[in-house]
Amino acid sequence: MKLGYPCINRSIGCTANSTFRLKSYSKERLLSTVQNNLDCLQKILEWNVEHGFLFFRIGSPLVPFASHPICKIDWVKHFKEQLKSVGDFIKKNKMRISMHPDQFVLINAKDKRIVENSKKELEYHCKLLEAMGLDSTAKVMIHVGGVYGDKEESIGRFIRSYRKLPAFVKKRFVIENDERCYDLKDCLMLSKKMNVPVVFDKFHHECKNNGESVKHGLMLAKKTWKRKDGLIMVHYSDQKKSARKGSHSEHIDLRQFRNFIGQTKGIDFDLMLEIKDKEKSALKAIGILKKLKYFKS
DNA sequence: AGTTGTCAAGCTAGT
DNA sequence: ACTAGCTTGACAACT
Repeated sequence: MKLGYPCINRSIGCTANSTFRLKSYSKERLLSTVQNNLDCLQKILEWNVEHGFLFFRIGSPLVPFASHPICKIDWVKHFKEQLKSVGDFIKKNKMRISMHPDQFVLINAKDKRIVENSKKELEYHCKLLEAMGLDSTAKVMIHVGGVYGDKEESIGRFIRSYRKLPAFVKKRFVIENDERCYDLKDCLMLSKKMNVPVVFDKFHHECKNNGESVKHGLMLAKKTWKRKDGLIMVHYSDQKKSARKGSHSEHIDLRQFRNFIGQTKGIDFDLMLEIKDKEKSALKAIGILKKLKYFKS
């Protein structure tokens, strides 16, 4: 198991998600922002290695406006050396990387422009991982998308749209069960038709399922990951107390975390802790896993 | 220096 | 009808 947290580390004093307003776009602004983001990403990765976190999600704004028509710069070429150097650090330390484009990426949208923008955004994410020299175990995950009042039709659009994606996107493309529209069962069905792996989100599964236990759900999803895809990625969070259903908890609940680890004993997976306080909870979780001999102390 | 409204992009369910 | 929630955080214009 590799353990990680998404996008942000608040103990370092820099962010790899720095961006700016579209209005203030300039070539110089873009280059200096990306430079800053890459420098900080390297620092976060170093901190992660020191603290035993070998799984990390890189935030989408690493290259702001990368998929927007305003961006004419060949950033892959411009940051070639540095991207490769970050990638080499990741490989040297046997780290696992994922990315998760945001809610605007909907390849099953009815509006063709939304699909086209989504495709561009997916291409940006994959180009970035490619430029770092990472293999097909570095994944880019999205939810299936909207229902638009007709789930069958929307699923059909999803499959047709996926088939048109370029190969370098397909090789990293992964779907994740969400808490409202497309649950594990839907994702497994799509996985069978499209031959894509399924991220198992434990919290979303608790919100919406078809009676499968967490352990059984995880094992079903695990089968969708082939050798080239690497170990299954699992997302972990809990329900925030006295908040509406689906909102992620602020801090990790150690009793529930121990319970989850107990339930899934004997199954190997890479675990992403989607807790709002990020590395703070991740440190608590790794403490528990060290005691249980999942990791060396 | 600290506070507050706003930001490229969309959808769903809860209130 | 409205808006929180989703990886919401971080920028930028205002006190």
